[in-house]
Amino acid sequence: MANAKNTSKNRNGEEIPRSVGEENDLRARVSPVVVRRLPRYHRYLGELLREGIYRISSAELSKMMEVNASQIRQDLNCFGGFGQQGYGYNVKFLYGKIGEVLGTEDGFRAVIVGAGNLGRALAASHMFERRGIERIAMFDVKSDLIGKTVSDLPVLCIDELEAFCEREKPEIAVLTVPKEAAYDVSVRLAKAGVRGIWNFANMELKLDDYPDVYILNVHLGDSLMVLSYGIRSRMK
Amino acid sequence: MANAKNTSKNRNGEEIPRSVGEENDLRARVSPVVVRRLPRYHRYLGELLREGIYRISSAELSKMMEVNASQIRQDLNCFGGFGQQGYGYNVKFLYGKIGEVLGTEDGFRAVIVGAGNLGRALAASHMFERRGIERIAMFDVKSDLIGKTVSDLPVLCIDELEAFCEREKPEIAVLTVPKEAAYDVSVRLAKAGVRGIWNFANMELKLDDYPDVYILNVHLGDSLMVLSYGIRSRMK
DNA sequence: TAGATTGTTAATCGATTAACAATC
DNA sequence: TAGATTGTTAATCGATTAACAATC
Repeated sequence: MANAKNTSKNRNGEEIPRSVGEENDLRARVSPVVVRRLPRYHRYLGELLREGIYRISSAELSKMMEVNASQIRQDLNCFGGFGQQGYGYNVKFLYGKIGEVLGTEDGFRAVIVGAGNLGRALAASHMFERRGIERIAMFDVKSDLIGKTVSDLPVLCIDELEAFCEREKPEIAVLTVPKEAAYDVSVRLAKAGVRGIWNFANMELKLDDYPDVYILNVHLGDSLMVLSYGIRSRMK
Repeated sequence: MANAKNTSKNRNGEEIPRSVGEENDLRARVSPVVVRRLPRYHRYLGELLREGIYRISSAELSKMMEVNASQIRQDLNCFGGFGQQGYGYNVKFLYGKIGEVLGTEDGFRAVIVGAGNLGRALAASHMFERRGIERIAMFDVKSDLIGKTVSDLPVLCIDELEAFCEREKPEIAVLTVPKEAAYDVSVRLAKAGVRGIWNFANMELKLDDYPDVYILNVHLGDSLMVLSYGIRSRMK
């Protein structure tokens, strides 16, 4: 079904062989704007699946998502031909493929560092498991939390962070500690071998010494400001 | 200081008069990508201010923020000439101006609907007051929460939503209710005159009947997927 | 004044959309 | 086969960056 040619065309239309593993190769730089759109496709496809819809065209999806059909076809094609001419896309297959691209099949495991309200809110959500990520523990400094179980997760003392990571090798750390602690904790996590940090502390985290650690800073405050601007711009 | 000419140039370089109020006019469509960058400028300027730095050039800011200096000048110039040739930008003035553009001076007031972990986490943060937004109440359905005070906010019964909004006229609603309730609650909020909804429910909220209500959907799950992709793409 | 740095135009780059041949 | 719809190229549009004249 997936139209996997082992050639591609260069500027002049001449067929050139694909370099080994280029198909599905993440190094073949997909533009970040496309990456940020993929989760949305994934969500909509999951929704369709739940509704028992197994086939969809870019035109139909375009209508649903209010996105240009050309863009959908371009985006999906970054990773290989997932559709079929004259038919459209197989929802189940496409859902699976996008999930693969996004890493839902990689069995990543996550720790949540900081068991405050936000950490607990994230721990309680089904966000992780729904995306193939396993939450394995929380960490905090507060002795009254340590030893408790929160949303099925043990809350461990932050002192155990290194030993735990050594043993369990989580790929993902969710950082919901106070701003002041964020940098130190992130360095400890990077040293302990974590591959990605999802940072909710209200600061721009950046680890120059650990270029292999992918950091995603979430700035909820920035989002609130965009909302505020949006209201203002509609008001007058 | 602010270079406020009352003309601008058209394509052919002829001077044309600015339409009344065009300067600082939000209708003069600023591109969304610029809007999304403004809060970051605001944060960095606030930081500089706290460090006692009162003057900065686009080149210095560029270095700090890892953003092209040309882009900074272009972005800031969307709203009027905030700098001064040969000098740079006055940090305090610029901070204030960007804040104004983003609505920090508008005295917006917010209610938080849903007093679960996420609602409480947001309520507890200083995010709102720091941006000139006043939190005034929380709402929930759970009778054991109603009547309590959470982070200085009264938790009211959702049944009182309409009466409360009628009386207090909050501009902003933060939606942290379960997915299933999100749509109904949002319609109630829109009917009750709220101007913007910050939606954390894991669904794409859209109110076709209330085009004046600005909706900002936050998809934390999408962000997690981008992290996962980022890890994957660095791993091999 | 001379030096610095903005505001702004022009050039480049990248992303979106349109169009259509390939093909199921 | 005829019809439908993708994959893909080309055209358009918008965003970023470079360059420099205006000006403080």
